[in-house]
Amino acid sequence: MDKLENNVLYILDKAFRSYHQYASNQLKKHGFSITVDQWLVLKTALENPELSQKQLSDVLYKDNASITRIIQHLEKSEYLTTSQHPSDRRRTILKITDLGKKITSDVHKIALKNREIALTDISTHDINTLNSILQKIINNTKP
Amino acid sequence: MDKLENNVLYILDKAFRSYHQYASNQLKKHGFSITVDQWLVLKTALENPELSQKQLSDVLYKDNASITRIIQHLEKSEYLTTSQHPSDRRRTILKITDLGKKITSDVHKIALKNREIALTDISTHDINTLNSILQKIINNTKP
DNA sequence: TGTCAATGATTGATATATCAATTATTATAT
DNA sequence: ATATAATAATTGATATATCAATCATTGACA
Repeated sequence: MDKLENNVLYILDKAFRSYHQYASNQLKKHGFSITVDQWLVLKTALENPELSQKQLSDVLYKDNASITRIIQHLEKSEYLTTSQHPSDRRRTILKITDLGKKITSDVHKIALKNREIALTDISTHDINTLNSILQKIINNTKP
Repeated sequence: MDKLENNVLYILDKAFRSYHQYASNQLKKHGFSITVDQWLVLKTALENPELSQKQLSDVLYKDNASITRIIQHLEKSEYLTTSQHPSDRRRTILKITDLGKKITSDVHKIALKNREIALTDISTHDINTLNSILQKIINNTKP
């Protein structure tokens, strides 16, 4: 029976966990009280102000319920405010506060450094290859 | 400010989530009541019977606390039994039951199919490349 | 040999993931 | 115009992730 360690998807699992743990530790080490996932949602909402929570969950491959709770945390931390969509009252409009914009930008600097560390000794060509292979895996497995 | 979607580590995050969700759905669709993470721990323990829970957490990039609770679930499901290590009573010895071996093997068949789907249209050469790049990321970010 | 540090495992608190069920609202079809 | 279906978001239950604190045991060493 195939060993686990020969399965590239198991290596993908470990690479994700290793990077995620590293990024999380760096945030803590620099004194930020926001999680990696909260930051991802915040930054995505900032870059795409028109997205509904449902659409956020789709692009981030997160559950609706997770998005709801992450947004509740972000609101409690005063990184965003929520209001009702004028033409579709089922939807929520997210407005990132100045504080939210500031932490998004501050954390972005850490994220850049994290990426640099994580990609040490990996060529631009290999990064492009990695990118396109990962994209294929996403397409092959998405609902 | 760099867009998120241009960051390969964000693509890695999404690829992991997409595959994990796919694998999880396949397990459920086939009627298994074990989670992907429980199966990973069970299979790793079966392939490496000498590992302590601490070592399991290291090789799987999981938290000690997560391993403890996953093992509690596996024991409750009667997929393994625990006993004290004879020469170091701090350690726990995990013994996979016949039922545990059976489900490990049964789920392995699904895992093979999942891998085939996930890696559709990705060449062996690219898989090797992916493997070595991911390994570099792991080495670059591990504690 | 007795003290103290290091290690393996567990537990509590909080955040996230997943699924199912629910609520509120909007869209569709006669 | 009304009944029904579809959609956006929330909530509850359970599993996992993370950190800190704790307990029991072993190791190191003066």
